Amino acid sequence: MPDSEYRDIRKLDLFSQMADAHFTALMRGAYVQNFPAQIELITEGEPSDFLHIVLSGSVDLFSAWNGRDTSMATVRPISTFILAATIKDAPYLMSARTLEKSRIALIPSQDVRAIFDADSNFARAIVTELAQCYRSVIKSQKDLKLRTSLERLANYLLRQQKRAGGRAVFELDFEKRRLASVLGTTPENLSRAFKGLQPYGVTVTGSRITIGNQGDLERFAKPNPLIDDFSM
Amino acid sequence: MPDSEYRDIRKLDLFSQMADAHFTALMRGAYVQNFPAQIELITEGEPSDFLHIVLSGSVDLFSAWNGRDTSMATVRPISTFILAATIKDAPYLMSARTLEKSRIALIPSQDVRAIFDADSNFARAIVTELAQCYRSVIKSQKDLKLRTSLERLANYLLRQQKRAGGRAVFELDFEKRRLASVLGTTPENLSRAFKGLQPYGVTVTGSRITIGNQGDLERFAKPNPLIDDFSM
DNA sequence: CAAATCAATTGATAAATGTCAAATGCCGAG
DNA sequence: CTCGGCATTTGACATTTATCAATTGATTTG
Repeated sequence: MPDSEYRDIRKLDLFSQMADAHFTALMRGAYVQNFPAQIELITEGEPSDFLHIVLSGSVDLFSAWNGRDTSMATVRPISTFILAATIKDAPYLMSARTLEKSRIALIPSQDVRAIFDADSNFARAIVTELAQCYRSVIKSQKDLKLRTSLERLANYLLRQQKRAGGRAVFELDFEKRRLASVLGTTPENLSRAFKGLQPYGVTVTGSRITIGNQGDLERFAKPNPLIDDFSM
Repeated sequence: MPDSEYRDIRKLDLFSQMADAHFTALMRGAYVQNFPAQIELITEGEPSDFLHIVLSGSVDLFSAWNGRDTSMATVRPISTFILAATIKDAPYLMSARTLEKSRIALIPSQDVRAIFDADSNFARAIVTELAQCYRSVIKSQKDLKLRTSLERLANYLLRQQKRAGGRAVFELDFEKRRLASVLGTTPENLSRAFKGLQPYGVTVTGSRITIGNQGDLERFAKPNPLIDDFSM
């Protein structure tokens, strides 16, 4: 593994406080691999052999049942995924596929569990990470249960605008059909939802969004930190 | 605190492995209180001052936005709730109210965080608990995004049947209007959904459910451990 | 560049879900 | 026991969302 990546991983909240020896031990069994776009990295139901870390690119976590499927979340560098399955030594609940060319580090789950038992700083970091993950899903569950698809889109746009720097014009960061799935709707309805936001000053050109009237959109969307602020 | 409750709490996975001194320290600051039904114990957005443990009765976790509200989960004895907020020292994401007369233990959050730093067995137990909570929410999210309300009800009935002992006749464990909210629908539609399951052999009399043809219902519901098995 | 491919949009329609109002049924207080 | 209150059910209707088919638009590839 290149030294720069080694250091990048070390800097993650999850690993930054652990003992050197333990981090080195973890990395010894780890390996890094490049994947092309649209590769299925893991499949739900399989045993969780590796903790994954996205070093570059991006990964879609999705799930299927009875012929349907849905995007659950997107993982961006640099962060881990399927930590809970690794810790519990339980099957993956979600599948994962690369959205673009991606570089992924793989750490054997049994190593993670072993070091977790030996290093209490690491254990503490895992707690913080899991608590964060848990709260994120709760927020997204509230978004789904309390809002219509139009409201979900409006709030998504406000969140994405913020992530992209806060300007009135910004880019969607993934395809509309995946956005539709993330928002729990269909591509057709997403398209109509964009139209439905025109009265609030939202203009769409391809993946470029313009928020013509911030106040109008916010009054409609009613963003709430207990749903939309993923940093807390 | 009565000795029997002290021991019941000690037996929880969360506390069973920690050092005696630490457990005693935690319990010193804790207190136990009886609440009548329908009391709001915590309100979303407030700072998380206490980790709560339901000793008897039951508690509804719910959330509101823009005049709507929804039931997120039910907490039954003996287990904790709002662990993630306590650990992160972040505001509650959900409100909680007693569903019936309930006995609740309250442990100051700062004590939990302090002991968490000092006792690595406790830290490990928290990891396991949080991983479990996380996976439960993911399952419930999959249920919501991948299934229609009829399918959610069918699978709910199968889960509840199992929890109640597996017989063909069993009782719903809470009011239908709350069940509707948990399932992400309205009381009116829940009522129609029960009718919609008649062709699969489901009969409803008040809160008594009869599953006339297990195979028919299961073929329709298509239960899946990665969504419906909350033990793994 | 042109053809092929795939995403996105649009229109028409169907299905699911929500809302409102009224009726029914259940349960506890007096 | 009877009444009143509340949960539940039902019916009619509105809204939202999904589905299907066709078209448009953008991008890739030979």
